[in-house]
Amino acid sequence: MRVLVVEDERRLALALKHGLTAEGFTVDVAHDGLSGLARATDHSYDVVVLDIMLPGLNGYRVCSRLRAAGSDAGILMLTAKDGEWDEAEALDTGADDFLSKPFSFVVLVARLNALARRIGSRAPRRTVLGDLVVDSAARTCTRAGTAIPLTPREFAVLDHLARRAGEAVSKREILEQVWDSGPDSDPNTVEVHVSALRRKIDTPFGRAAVQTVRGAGYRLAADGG
Amino acid sequence: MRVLVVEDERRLALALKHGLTAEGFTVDVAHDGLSGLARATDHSYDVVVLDIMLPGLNGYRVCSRLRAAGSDAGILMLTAKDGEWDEAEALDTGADDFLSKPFSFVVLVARLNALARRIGSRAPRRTVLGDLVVDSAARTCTRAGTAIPLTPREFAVLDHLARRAGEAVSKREILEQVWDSGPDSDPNTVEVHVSALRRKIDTPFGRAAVQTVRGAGYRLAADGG
DNA sequence: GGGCAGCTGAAGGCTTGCTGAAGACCTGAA
DNA sequence: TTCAGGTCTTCAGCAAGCCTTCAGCTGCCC
Repeated sequence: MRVLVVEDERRLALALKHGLTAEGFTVDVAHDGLSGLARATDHSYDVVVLDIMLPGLNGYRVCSRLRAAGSDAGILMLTAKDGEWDEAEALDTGADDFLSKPFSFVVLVARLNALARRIGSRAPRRTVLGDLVVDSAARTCTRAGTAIPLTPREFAVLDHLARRAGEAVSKREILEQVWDSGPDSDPNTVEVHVSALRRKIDTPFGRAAVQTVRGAGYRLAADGG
Repeated sequence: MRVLVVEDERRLALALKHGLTAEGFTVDVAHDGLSGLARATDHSYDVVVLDIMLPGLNGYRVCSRLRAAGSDAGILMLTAKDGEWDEAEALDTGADDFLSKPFSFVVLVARLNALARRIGSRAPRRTVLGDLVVDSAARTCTRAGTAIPLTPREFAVLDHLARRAGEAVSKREILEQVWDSGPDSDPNTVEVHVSALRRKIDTPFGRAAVQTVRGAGYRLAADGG
């Protein structure tokens, strides 16, 4: 498992490198935001451990730029203060987890392993369901070889359903994942987009890949409908 | 998602109950270690939020006894001090995550959701009972390969019985788990739905998977009937 | 036979989901 | 800046079908 540690405090960075290496991780180190970002985009890491207080480019920015660049590495932020602001903001910029300094090494390793497990189980970039193909990386969708143009929201909904093909996914979860919104948002928004999606990927082909699971949400048929 | 909060500080416990309920969780509360342990073993929760400083039986003990009892619920510990010892010990006794007091509500919700995701992915997804298959994730039910459409309530009842296949489950418990209701609700509601369930998964196949245990509730035959 | 526990058909009320339309919003070009 | 094109959200009406309640019934046990 490949880990990048971005931490300006040399002593701590070195200690982490040694400790994590001893735990079986493959560890690289960067000492400021810019070089950290460069390394993270050039190489592919499973997890990036990211200090927030960094010279040059702070942790939040590195994090959001990484996400903007399409990185799907797990990001664990190290927050110096333990105020609420830090943590909420870290999650907002796309971090997967965070840890307040000072932290114990045992805990860091536990979190890294948990994170790696989560990341590892992330769905592949291309999902094939019968003659329906959803390519998350290319952001394209084809049915029986025919390319189907989708709006950003439509694709995001389809993509999310495709990652969990065969499973029922609640509107609430779709709202959270696609809209990044709280539980008070209107589920009708999802319904409208699902409706539009069906009109494009199902109706013209006489199929029914997007199934309604009454009371539970929607399910994308594993065989494409 | 069902959450049990074990916290002796009444004011905090109440605030958590209200807040988490508003976030869409189903929340129960216990105020000391013993009753918390009892509730957690009697009912099945997705996540247990566990204070360490508890009267009667402290959080570590509740945690390790829960694990000893075979509980697979996610356990999030609330540590009062933010020393390393607490956290390492929490992880040792089988906790999945912890949070130092004082914590922000936003962060708690984020952690709970993260935990739920992790737990959800390790929970058994399908229950196979002879030729009867109940798939919780897909929310589908098949008998001898034939898909059987069920209404939300019917599925929820079946799912609950399936999770405890072979055991007698009381109507009261079904009411609590499926209907999320108090003990004053009408058990006849359960009877009506069980009746409908039998008509779909048993009668057409000449089977009797859903058995009546007079005076005690219902039992789903471990071999599918 | 009496009493109790459980079963089930029917029906009204109500929730849930779908969809067309309208206006807000965003983005890029002139 | 304004405009045009497209996208997103909100709203309201509608249809489907689910849930609960009730009442009468069966069958078990004493």
